[in-house]
Amino acid sequence: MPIDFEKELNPAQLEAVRHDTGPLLVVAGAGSGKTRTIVYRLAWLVEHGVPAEDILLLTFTRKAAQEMLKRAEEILKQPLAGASGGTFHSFAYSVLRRNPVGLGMAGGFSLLDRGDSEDLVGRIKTDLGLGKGERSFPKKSTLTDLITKSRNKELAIAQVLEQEAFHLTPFAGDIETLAREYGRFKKEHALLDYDDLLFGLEALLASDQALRRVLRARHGYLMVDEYQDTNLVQARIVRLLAGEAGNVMAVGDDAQSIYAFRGANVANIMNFPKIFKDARVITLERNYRSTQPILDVTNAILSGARDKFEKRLYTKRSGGEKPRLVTPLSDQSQARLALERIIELARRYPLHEIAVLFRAGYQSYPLEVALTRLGLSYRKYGGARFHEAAHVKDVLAYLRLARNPSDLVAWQRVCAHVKGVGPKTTGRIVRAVLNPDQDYLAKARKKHPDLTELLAELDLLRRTNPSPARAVERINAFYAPKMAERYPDDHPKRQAGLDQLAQIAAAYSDLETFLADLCLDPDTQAEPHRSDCLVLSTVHSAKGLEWKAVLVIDLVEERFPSKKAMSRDEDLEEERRLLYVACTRAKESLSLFSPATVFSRFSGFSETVAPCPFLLDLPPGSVERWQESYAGGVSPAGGAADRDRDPDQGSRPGPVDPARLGYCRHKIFGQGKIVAKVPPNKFRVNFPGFGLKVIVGDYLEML
DNA sequence: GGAGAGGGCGTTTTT
DNA sequence: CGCCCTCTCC
Repeated sequence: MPIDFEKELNPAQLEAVRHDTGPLLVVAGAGSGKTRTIVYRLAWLVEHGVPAEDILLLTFTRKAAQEMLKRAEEILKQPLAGASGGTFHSFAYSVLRRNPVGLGMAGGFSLLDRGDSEDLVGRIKTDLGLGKGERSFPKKSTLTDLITKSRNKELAIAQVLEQEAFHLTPFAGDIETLAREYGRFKKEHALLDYDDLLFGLEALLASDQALRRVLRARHGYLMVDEYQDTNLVQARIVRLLAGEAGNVMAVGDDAQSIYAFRGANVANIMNFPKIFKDARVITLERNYRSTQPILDVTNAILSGARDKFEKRLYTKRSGGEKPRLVTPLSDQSQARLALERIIELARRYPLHEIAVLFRAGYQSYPLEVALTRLGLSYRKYGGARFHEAAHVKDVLAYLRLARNPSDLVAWQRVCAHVKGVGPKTTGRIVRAVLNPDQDYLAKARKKHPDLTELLAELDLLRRTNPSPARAVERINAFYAPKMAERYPDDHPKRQAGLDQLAQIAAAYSDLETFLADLCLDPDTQAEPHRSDCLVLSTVHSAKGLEWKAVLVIDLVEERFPSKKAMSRDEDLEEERRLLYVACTRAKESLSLFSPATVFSRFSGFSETVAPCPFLLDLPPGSVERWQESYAGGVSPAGGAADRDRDPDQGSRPGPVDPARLGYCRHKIFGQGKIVAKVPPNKFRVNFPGFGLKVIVGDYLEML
């Protein structure tokens, strides 16, 4: 039975899905059925005779690509064998791995994740003697940040400093030297960081005409999701892959651009029609996800934006509860109130339809403690990653050396566990290993007995070439005593992590893919998939997802927006879009938490904080305001305090149970929610867009 | 050149 | 608190 595209899609979606060939840009507002459009487009192509293997779908996470391909298979009721999907980085990796010669790394290469890059930058910084005795010289994480920013934005270090860290401009020369040395070092030791994958692919495509032809023929139908978050080199890669024919469909939403910090350039989506001549542009504005009260709030957040966006989402999902804005007394009580709200919501929704979102990974800790105490299971996305834990990285370093003997970053890690050997000696050992100098090695082995054991272990690994699972097991056994010594307090817990690593490895047949996946796929996580549990996530990791109920916590200055974004206008605007992304994840219920005080670990005290500035843009009636009183309960703002001061409740609007009073309609203000009864005959009503009004009951139609 | 002790200091987001 | 840099002693 053929798919009834007309029935399943609205006219704009249908137009995008039925698009023939040539460039197409779909500007898709939040919740406008973007994923659906891509999925049906995949199905349409296959149903109209396009071989699945001609399709390449580039998305922001690998999970997103897999999900879309899977859904297309479901509606097609046939496997989409051969279609490729993944991130720019994973695609780049797979091309480069098959063409290492063009890269100048014929012997293979290792990937550096963020932590590896930082380690290397730190190493070079020390070796060059930069910042010695200079207190204000940036540390390795800042340096790595600046270097990758300069590459992603394609600006000189000095320019990046001028724009984002003016106080560091005196060090521009030193940082440039460092960046150059970092680049040289990676080349010499066959190491690629995230940026190298993209630039390497671009260089390869640009220089190798034959390869370009092969790839264009292989991936005749190119689709790129989240186009607003591509950077300059990614846009050029798209152009190189799409070629003259420009058979590419780009999908994105300028209002959801939240990766400028990593070089994403909104101009890419704006310029798409210029780069690809005669591109068709289709805009999806009808929202299918959220109820109108939620959209009222998200539109309000966006309406305060410095650069106004022309889209305005609308929905036919009328009704629904008004979003709540809760003001807990502190971040500690925020955890408690959020938990109470979650429990309340859990009566209406399955747990996996509820998500708590936040700006940074650490912000969920108090809530995690509370959840654990209650025995409520949750899954956390974003923040510290499993494979970034030191002990996991240690084990992976041994494996990396089995593939790439010149991987000095890995050598540094493994040698750190050889007693008496530090950075300098490691360097000498590695040189002796690569340009065999058995005399030196013999001397070193005599001096450091652990070294013999290490080299033997690595040799064994190289010689026997075991399966990833077997290799992890072997290394675990080798590493376990070192770990116990280094982490006396919690090594059992770490051991459990390594056992999980072995589990993950079991799914792979070759070591190289296993290592690359850990680096390239944030979802290669250890946690067994639990089906019904609450979701905790950073807003960035929540991109593209949706839940029935969403809670956003820590909506206060210096947390959301983050402290670092408070000083620059551009950064602040990105935080606004970030809040927009957070709120547009909600389908039916949205709760915003803005604690009055937060605990500062630095001072050891709770400090008063200002609410997130974007909340000030909300029209008074668009949210239901709840405040925690000193007595501990929450009640509609104003209510509890008034009552406590004035025992004579009859003459003023007391706190009421909003559910009991319900909704009403007014001729001019439209539908509103009754917040309080004002005796003798008036009501206090929240009208979306108009705010709080006191109206005589005769003028209201009760709903 | 390495290991371990002591003081200063600052919390983003991700491939 | 935890990282990172510096200082001291082996």
